[in-house]
Amino acid sequence: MRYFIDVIIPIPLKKLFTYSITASESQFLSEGMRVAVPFGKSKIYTGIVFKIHNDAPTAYEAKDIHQILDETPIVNQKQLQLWQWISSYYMCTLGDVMRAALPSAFILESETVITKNKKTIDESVLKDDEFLIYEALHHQSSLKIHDISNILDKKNVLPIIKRLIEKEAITVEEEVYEKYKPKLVRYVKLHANFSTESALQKLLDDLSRAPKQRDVVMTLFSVSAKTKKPVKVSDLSQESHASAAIIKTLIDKGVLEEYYIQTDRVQYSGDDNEATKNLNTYQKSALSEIKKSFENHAVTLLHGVTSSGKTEVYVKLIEEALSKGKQALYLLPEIALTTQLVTRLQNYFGEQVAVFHSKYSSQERVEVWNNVLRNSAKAQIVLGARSSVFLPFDNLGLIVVDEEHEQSFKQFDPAPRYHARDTAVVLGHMHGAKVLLGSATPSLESYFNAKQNKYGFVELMQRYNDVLMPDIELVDIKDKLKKKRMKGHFSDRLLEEMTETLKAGHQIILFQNRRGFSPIIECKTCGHSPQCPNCDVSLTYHQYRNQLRCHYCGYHAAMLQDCMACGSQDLDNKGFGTEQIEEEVKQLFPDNKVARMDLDTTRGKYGYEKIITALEQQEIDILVGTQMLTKGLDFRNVKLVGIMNADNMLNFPDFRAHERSFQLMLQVAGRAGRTDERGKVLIQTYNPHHNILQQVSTNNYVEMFNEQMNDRYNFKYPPVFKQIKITLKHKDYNRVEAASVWFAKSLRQVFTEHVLGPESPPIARIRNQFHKNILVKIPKQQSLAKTKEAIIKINNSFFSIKDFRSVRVILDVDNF
DNA sequence: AGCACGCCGACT
DNA sequence: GTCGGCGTGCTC
Repeated sequence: MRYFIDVIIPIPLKKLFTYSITASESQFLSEGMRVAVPFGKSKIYTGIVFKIHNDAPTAYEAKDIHQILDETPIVNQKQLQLWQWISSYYMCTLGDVMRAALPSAFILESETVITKNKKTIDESVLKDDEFLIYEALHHQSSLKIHDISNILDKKNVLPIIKRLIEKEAITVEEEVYEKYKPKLVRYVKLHANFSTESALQKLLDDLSRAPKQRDVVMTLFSVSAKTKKPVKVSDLSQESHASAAIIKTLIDKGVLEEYYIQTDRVQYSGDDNEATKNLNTYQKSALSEIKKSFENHAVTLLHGVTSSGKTEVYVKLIEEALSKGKQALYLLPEIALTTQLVTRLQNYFGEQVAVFHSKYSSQERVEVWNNVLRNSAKAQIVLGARSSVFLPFDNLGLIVVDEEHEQSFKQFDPAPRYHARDTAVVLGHMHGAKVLLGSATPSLESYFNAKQNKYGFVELMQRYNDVLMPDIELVDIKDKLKKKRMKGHFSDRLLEEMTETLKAGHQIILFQNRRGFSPIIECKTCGHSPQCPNCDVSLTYHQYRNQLRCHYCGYHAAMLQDCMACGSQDLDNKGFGTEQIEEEVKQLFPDNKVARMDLDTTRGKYGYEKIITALEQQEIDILVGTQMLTKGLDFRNVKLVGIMNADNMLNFPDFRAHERSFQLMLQVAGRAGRTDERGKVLIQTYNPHHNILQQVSTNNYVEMFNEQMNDRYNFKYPPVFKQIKITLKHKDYNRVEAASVWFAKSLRQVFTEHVLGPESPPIARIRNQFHKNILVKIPKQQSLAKTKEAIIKINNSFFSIKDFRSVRVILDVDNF
């Protein structure tokens, strides 16, 4: 009997690859272990064993594996199941999922190492650059491909290496390196020779003429007596003020003995755990409602206003899951994953909290992975961003998805283009775990699911300590402009409130959403911006054709000379960003400290933290920022929030622009007045009668929901319809054009009117690649699986056309 | 995705 | 005449 394994390779290829293994290897291997396998002519890749079987492939001879990399699986069965779900739902390969799921330190790749041949050769047969390399190998025993391209200052060095091999000057080998290196910490203890009282006495006598060394030994005693733990070299050195040299001397003398202990890079070093807080009446009833809801809904949506203390409710649920011996996953958007929150959870749960972050190094991630895999006490609760759904949980009892509406849960760029919230729901199902989605401004999808009774639903509408919701006032800047009451981008109302707030010693946040790529035409007189007749989105101005276009349906019209609404010729397409606001504030309030928080100012590792701390310490009076401000910050002293211009988000060309604006504005508003005093929010707009703004000012989620859902029905957008976006990319415009027309035509034969496009996105060319988008809308009753099958079939025929082969096709399921 | 093989333009 | 461009095809 022969044995084979099917292996997932981390490259975007549909197929699994079959390798031959020996009988004893088959005994040792199990699914989820890593193997190093030869792939292609020379490469060695890391693969995950997907299946072990005895069916010899017929069309080819399976290669042998290179090496087994694990003793036990690093990926469990539930994960493999989840990977399969992701790959089929999001239409990507298992290799794509593997790449995203595993910390990169787990994925080893071979590197070609070049060494000189032992026998000397006739150097005169070598050409210049060949000689250069041969020469370099005299000084260095081995070279990597990378080194060689550095030496020669060329990128394509493979032909030269090939010639050198032919001339028998060098040999090449593929080497695989383990990327993960356990962190070893150096400890010292007294050598066993001095364990007896007399030997020790003698030692101390001997050392009397070396006071520094004697001191070190004495310190070692006192430290180890105090902590009753092994003593780190670094601690000893610090405590005794002795240099590394002195300790080394003692080690060399055989007085001390050094040893190493493997340590985690990420460690919690807090004090004893705090008891979790008692909930107030509202939180208590929300908690019991959630528990009741979990009885018949595995997924429940918690709609809790900002500052209602949702986190405390989560904490209770987590506590309960842990007490049942289960793991808990707390998912939240990257930017909301603040030190504040981590500390808060660690105060309750201490070491049991593990954090999983994209900012973590690959090594740190491996450690969290291993802790979860071993179900270690250190990782009973994982607090993490979207990629933490990939951790090797075996025993999940609860998943919390906080800020459930956040767009950043969806991965857009490399495949798998998954949504962590939706993936979490599937993951929860696999574990029989309960899933709680929480938000102050739920996404329409989740709220819709709750209304359809697909999810359970619980509300928490009272703010903590009964603080009132902030008072939201709309300021009509069109009117202010007319009456000449604007100073730059500031209305007199905003300036008034700012002056007053500063006088009272409170802080101010100014919000300016700088998002948006193509400028939108906005009439300076009436604030009107042209809308697409087919979709509820604003038209975007495209300078290169002097056209107004709709990103979604392809509608376009010539650029207007004057405003459609009021006839004014004063059309403006200039946006304004945070820097400009910052400048203006500095001029208007020269005596106050102004800071800016956006992508540019939070670049460094602690850039974000620095600004937050400064604000907390009240070193900043006025903070200007982008949507970064909205996330989970809890500033006691911020009393005024100013939204500089609500219109640019409302006019964002996206079917969700209104929903997002609502969410964003309420989230920012939530930053105001989180303690006893009522906060104030001023929203500047050209269009104060806009329904969304009215709904924001009255905090009326339900009305917003109903109205937006109406649009979604009418225009066939999610959550009423599902959608798949197909993007085609190529450097040759005419080729994508032709390819996309062909693709859309084929799609239309199956899906008729539910195909939109092809359409050039607002940014038609990115990195020299022209893009074309096609949107397939899928009615609820249409089978998603069949739809995907049809798309895959069309995609396959597409690639059999040789003109289209070089066109990249990206499938994005639920591209929102 | 990489990487090799193979066939046409701009340099020694 | 070669170097190197990228089209095409394959990877167990």
